[in-house]
Amino acid sequence: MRWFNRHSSFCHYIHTSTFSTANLKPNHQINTDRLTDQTTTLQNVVSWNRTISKCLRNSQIIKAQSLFDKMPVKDIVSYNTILSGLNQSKNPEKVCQVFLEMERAGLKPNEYTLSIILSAVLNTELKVLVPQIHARIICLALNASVFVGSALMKAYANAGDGVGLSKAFYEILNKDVTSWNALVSGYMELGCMHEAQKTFDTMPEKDVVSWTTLVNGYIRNKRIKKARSIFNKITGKNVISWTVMISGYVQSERFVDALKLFVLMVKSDTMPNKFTYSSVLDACAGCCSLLVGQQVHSSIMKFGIPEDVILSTSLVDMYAKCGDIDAAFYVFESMQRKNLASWNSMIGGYGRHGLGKRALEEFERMKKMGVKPDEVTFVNLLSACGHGGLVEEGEKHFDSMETKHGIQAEAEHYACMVDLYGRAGQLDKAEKLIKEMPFEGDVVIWGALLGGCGLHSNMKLGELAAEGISRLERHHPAVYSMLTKIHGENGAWNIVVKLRKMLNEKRVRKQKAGSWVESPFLEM
DNA sequence: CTAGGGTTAG
Repeated sequence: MRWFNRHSSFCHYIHTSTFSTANLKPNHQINTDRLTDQTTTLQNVVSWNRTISKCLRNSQIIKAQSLFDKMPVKDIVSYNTILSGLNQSKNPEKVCQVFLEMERAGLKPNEYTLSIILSAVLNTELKVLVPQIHARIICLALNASVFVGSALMKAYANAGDGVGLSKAFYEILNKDVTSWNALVSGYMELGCMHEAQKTFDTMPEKDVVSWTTLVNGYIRNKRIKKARSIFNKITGKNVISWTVMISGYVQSERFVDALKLFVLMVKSDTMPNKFTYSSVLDACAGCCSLLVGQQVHSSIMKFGIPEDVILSTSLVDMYAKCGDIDAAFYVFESMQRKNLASWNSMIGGYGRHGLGKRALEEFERMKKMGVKPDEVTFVNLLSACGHGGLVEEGEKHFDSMETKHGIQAEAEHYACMVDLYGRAGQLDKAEKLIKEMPFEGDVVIWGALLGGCGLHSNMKLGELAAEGISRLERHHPAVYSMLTKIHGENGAWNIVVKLRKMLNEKRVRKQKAGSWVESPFLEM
């Protein structure tokens, strides 16, 4: 019976489509038309897509988006292209929104789509969705893909899920060196150095990225010496390997080591890039080496490194921290594009130089340009007021933080205000502020109070501040030297002798201080 | 025409 039916319908099919001379001509005609129609639409979509991705390459995201909205027909590549653009301009909410629009339009996501989605949820609250995205990936049978797999691994590592990380790895069908590197990197991000090292040792093949990943992992886990010893073993070091190690030294505040390594890098004929230069300038700023900073600046100009916001901000910061505020301002003014960090750096620089009024002027100019201040801006601004003796201005801006700008005052801001009152000799106001704080005082806040007491030889509050610090951190060097100073000035010599004795017994060392005069000199 | 691993600033 079944055979018969099938046969009969087959006959019917043959009869109507193939053997009916009457229907052949018009059918054929219509099919060709539809085919031509589809071909032109397809070509159209591809050319639209090409135009949109060209816009994105020139970072014209607005233009790309309006083109995307105008498209008569969108395919999966159109969506992937715009999703990738939105992802690059750090707009994860919009990525998810467009992704849902795509789903509603009935288009099925592919490997590209999911790689982008996974990259978008990194470092956002949306990363809790990673296991759900993983489930979706499995339903679409994309979990065996090397691309989706490594994107998934990175997402799991970012979400702090080690089990998810290894699961995603083992689901990849043909693991390549990139997949293995993602595993090493993921374990390192989770702080599992042993697992990472074991993975590295058992990898079927290693490239320079594998080595750099390992070095970077040890740096992230504060094992700088271990990182250096592995770095030394890399045979084909490239710019990134060098930069990772240099920036590692900067992160652990070993600025001179960073500069020495930079010299070795230049000697090894590896061309630094903007990442390298940023790190090196940070090292110069860290050890107040204006001379090396100037040399690095010249080198950036000489090699024609393209204009970059982060690089220029590093320059501004380097000059400001090395004492050349005019050069800092010159670089700052020459910047084509400035962002919040650039403004913060300039305002901080003026503050450090005691130019409170200039800091306030820049703050006003920044707001006029439409740049919204953040918590860092206020730390710099309040400390500028403190260093410039602008008590009333400081108070005004401290109060405006929450009311005008919706920024909650944190410990650092309170520390700035305590410092401001302390310097101005208004220690009663400083004490009052500490008592009114919505949280417990930290070392910085008590330290600021202690500094003010030292400046104005206030024994009673100074003891209170010293107690505050000692509760949190025993034998802090600043406490001893400051108390010694205060009591000395008040003529309480018996206490001074006692403190000096304690200082020696506990082997408390005075803190190191930097100077613009004795900055390190490096032969290039 | 679109996607995966290692690098920068306040």
